[in-house]
Amino acid sequence: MAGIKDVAAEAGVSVATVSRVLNDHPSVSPAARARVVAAVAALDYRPNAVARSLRTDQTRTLGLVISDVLNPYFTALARAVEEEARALGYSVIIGNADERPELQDHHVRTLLDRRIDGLLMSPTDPGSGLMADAVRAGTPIVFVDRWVPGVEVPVVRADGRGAVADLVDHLLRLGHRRLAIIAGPAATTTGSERVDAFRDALRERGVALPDAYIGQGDFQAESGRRAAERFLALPEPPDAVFAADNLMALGALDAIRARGLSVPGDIALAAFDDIPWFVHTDPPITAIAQPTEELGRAAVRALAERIAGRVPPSLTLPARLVVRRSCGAPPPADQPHPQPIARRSDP
Amino acid sequence: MAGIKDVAAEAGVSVATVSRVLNDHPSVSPAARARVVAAVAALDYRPNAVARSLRTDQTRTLGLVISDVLNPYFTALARAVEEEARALGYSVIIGNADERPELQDHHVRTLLDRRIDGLLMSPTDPGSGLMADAVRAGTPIVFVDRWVPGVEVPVVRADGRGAVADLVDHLLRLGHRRLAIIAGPAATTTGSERVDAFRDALRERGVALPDAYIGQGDFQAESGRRAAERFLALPEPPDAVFAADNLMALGALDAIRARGLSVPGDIALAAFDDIPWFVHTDPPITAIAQPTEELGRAAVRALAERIAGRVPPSLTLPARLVVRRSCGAPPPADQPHPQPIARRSDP
DNA sequence: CTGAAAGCGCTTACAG
DNA sequence: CTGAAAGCGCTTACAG
Repeated sequence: MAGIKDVAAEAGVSVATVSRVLNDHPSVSPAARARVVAAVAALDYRPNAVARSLRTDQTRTLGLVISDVLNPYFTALARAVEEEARALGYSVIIGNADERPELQDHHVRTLLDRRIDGLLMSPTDPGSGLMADAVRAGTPIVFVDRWVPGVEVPVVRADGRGAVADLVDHLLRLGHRRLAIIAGPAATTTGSERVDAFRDALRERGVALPDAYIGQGDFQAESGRRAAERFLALPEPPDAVFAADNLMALGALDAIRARGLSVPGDIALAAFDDIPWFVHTDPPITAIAQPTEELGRAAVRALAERIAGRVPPSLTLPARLVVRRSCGAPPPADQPHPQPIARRSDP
Repeated sequence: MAGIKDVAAEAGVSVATVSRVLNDHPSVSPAARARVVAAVAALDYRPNAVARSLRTDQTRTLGLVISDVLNPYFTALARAVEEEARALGYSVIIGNADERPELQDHHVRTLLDRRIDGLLMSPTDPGSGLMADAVRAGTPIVFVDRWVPGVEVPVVRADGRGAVADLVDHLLRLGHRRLAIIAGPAATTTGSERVDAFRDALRERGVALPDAYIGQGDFQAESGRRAAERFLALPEPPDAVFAADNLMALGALDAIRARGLSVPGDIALAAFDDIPWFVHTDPPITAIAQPTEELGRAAVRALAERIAGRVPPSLTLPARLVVRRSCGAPPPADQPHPQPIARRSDP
């Protein structure tokens, strides 16, 4: 593979001059520039990004550590992140933590070793202190979606409190009274916040949330299934279940169906996170939709700010309730196709 | 951030010795090793992977270019790839081509510039010759799922011919006679192969496949919707539609529903690629399942072979038909939950 | 077993 | 405008 020396030789200039035209440095004569450009084309030369990074101390690379690539929410987030990053001239390396703290640590460490310019994290876990160390060492970091209390880093996330309250109203209006929730891991902010929001909304409306109606999940389908099975085995099972993410909703639906029960006839079901498939499940599932794409883009912009040495503020965008039929309501009359299906943001 | 020199100073040895213990070189005295280990811990030293890569000319990084991250099939593939790669000591950088040739080129160029050790591709497009150039230049490459004819590279993929024939039999047995297909882009191998397999299976069974029954899609939901709308507007619409991927099936389902028609009552629907949600759509969708995880792992192993200078053979694994209710058949009696839902492969 | 030194492929003051 | 040279943080023959 041709190196900068080959190009210099071919163009009859020094490597310094080649480097200057490569980096659009102004002080290069038109003649020299032309010869270099021709040599680059002739040799099909491509600068070695590794060498360049070592010299300039920047990799033009961002790290993104997400909790689960198989979750459509994170996949949509990752896509938006990559798009905005590309627009700003960055590549992004995704690390999939699979909701496993050790794997998360592995990825953070690897990313740091590779000297990424900045790190975007949706932490699975408060972690081993690795993140705190990185912050202290000056690595630009911003949290997206989930965050770690106590780690002083900007966070870009959705606020689901309003939407959760809307959901509770919706459920009560439809006559449900025994409302249960399948929570995410308490170690994650989204795990605890969603339960808190649900519990608070219930209390404000004079409804209790017994412990037996709080299922402990881990944001994976299998845990949703188990939690739902436990609910259904109760002497007095809930008449509505709210799953704190889409995968646990999938598992719950599976468990309910396996028991021969129907949604929403026997039990209502709703989920946090909206995904295209919810339009076509049986029945279509009422969900709380996050502004995922905006979150991803805003997080990248905030990280770019941090890299530039500025201190971007945290940002919270509202989530919203999308009513479908899984809680018993007829779909709103003005929505012939309840929700637009997966559409690209570009043509 | 501490460098190797700081460690050397702290341990009272040369950087060469530090490097040796870092790389587990045998000829280091136990005493020196101990001092270095202590210094590394004291300074919280982590070797700079960029510098190491420049020196050793290997990045221990694999590139993976997929066609669409929002497609659960590719997301599952990417996860398997990352897992196997990690087991072999590699990181993987994913590039999402979004089914756009220019984006695909952008990613392979970026990956090449970063001097990845090898490239795994599921090409969106035969491409601009970039891949052929890379092969000629000696970059280890292997194709997964899709490939480019004429580019001499090992390919790891699934063979759907048998499963497609099984599907056609299934459809005919249920009384469907006007079978249509929503194809992927003809520029992709999976786009053309699936139509060919379908057409051949029909011909062998004496059934014609009129041009009007071949919808042209692009593997995106929206194109599936449009193709289905066109089918339904035909004087004699098909009574069964086979979508060549899961996203187009989603779009088709949307279009059929919007028209007030029912599946399978009015029209049967099947898809290539099985995903967890198909169990819970209304109705559950009959699909052709690929051994996705095996494909991802096998592809990484093949790439590692190539990197090691060997020439791994291409590999083709069979896909299989998973019957559910979208074509009109009752679910097999021995399958209470038709398919296991999304389960992790690890505990 | 150990260290001094060269070198990976670039960029960038510095001098001219 | 241009080039010689230093240096980014490592690894690895080479000599001892």
